[in-house]
Amino acid sequence: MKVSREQMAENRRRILEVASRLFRDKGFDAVSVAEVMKAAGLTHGGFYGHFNSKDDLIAQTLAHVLAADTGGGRGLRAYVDDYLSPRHRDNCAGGCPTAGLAAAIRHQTPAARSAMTEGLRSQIDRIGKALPELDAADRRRAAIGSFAAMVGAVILARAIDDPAFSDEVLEQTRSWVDAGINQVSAS
Amino acid sequence: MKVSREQMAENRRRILEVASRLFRDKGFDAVSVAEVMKAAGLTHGGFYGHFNSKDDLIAQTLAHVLAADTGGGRGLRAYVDDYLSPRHRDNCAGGCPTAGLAAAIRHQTPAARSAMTEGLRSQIDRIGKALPELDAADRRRAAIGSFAAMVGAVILARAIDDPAFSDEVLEQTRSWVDAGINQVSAS
DNA sequence: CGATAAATATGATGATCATCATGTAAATGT
DNA sequence: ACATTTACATGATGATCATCATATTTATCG
Repeated sequence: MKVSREQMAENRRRILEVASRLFRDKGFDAVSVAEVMKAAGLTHGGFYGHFNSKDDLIAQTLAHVLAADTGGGRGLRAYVDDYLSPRHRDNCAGGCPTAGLAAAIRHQTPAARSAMTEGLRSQIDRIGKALPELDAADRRRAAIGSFAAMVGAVILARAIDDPAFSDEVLEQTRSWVDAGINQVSAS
Repeated sequence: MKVSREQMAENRRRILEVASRLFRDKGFDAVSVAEVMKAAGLTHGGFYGHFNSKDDLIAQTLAHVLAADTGGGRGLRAYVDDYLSPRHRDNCAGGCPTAGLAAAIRHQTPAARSAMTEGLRSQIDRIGKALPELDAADRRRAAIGSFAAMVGAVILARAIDDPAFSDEVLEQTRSWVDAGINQVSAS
């Protein structure tokens, strides 16, 4: 059954939205095309009307989710605190796509890798812009170093099965990132 | 054809060795049981004589590879430099299993998660011991923060398809980690 | 309002893979 | 030496899944 032009556009949007959550939650391999379509309220048949392949879906999903602005604008401190919170650790599906998917990008197509690279570029730029008190070189270093630590900490915290240890990784990293940003800005 | 007791033990060792390289290189899902056995010079049939399941292989491989001592003993500075080198970034198969596999652990069995948790505990302890000039609290913070940054940076560098940007992530993180360790120790 | 095109549904198809069944030959213990 | 055990090989089996073929229904255009 054909649907209206706008209905189709909304279906496509919903597929990307649902896919981004499923991929972040379960990983690219563990999510089937049929599962994505079902979660979007459709059946698997219409999939290839929207995308050329599952790889195409992955690449477009990444471009879609990485285009969504992150940070919210409450300042760098709040962003870091949220990022390194147990809440974010426990919220893979709705959390940072870099923390959830960056490690899997290595096995994906060039289009997916390219989307991720551009997403990382803008994310690091955004963090840098939130450090206006530093000179350009320190700002770049702090942005990259902090983001690497944040992504690494969330990945480690999600891997650890001992809640106390997992919390500790988040909290110590938060403290470490704070100290690093303040110390550089004080020098 | 039956083989000697020691031959069998060596076969098992070789399976674990080969599996650890394949898993680090291609991820758990992308490596089949038959592929592991073939790489070990055997056929798929004997697999279930050694392991109960692929999940069992994954858990035992993790325990095996994480038990191997890391660092080499040339000091923390050299360890960090090697870890954040393009050489390590480009050597997934032989590189740090945490950088290669930690993000995938979330989707594995409890046994695998437990092995990874213990591996992370000892790795962080080892880094802490390499910072004897700090007091206990700073040592813990520096060990966790630095390791998170190192793991995150390698994961990001491996995801990025632009060599210059990828190199930059490694280099800036190296500088950031260095500064963090020195600054804390100077305070 | 009718003809056409198109979006989605239903239903294959072929590949990959984990796991199991069975055969075979060599090691081990007596 | 022989009997027996057993490690590994060869060869199914059943499930999952990406992708394709075809049918159906409805929007869209003239």
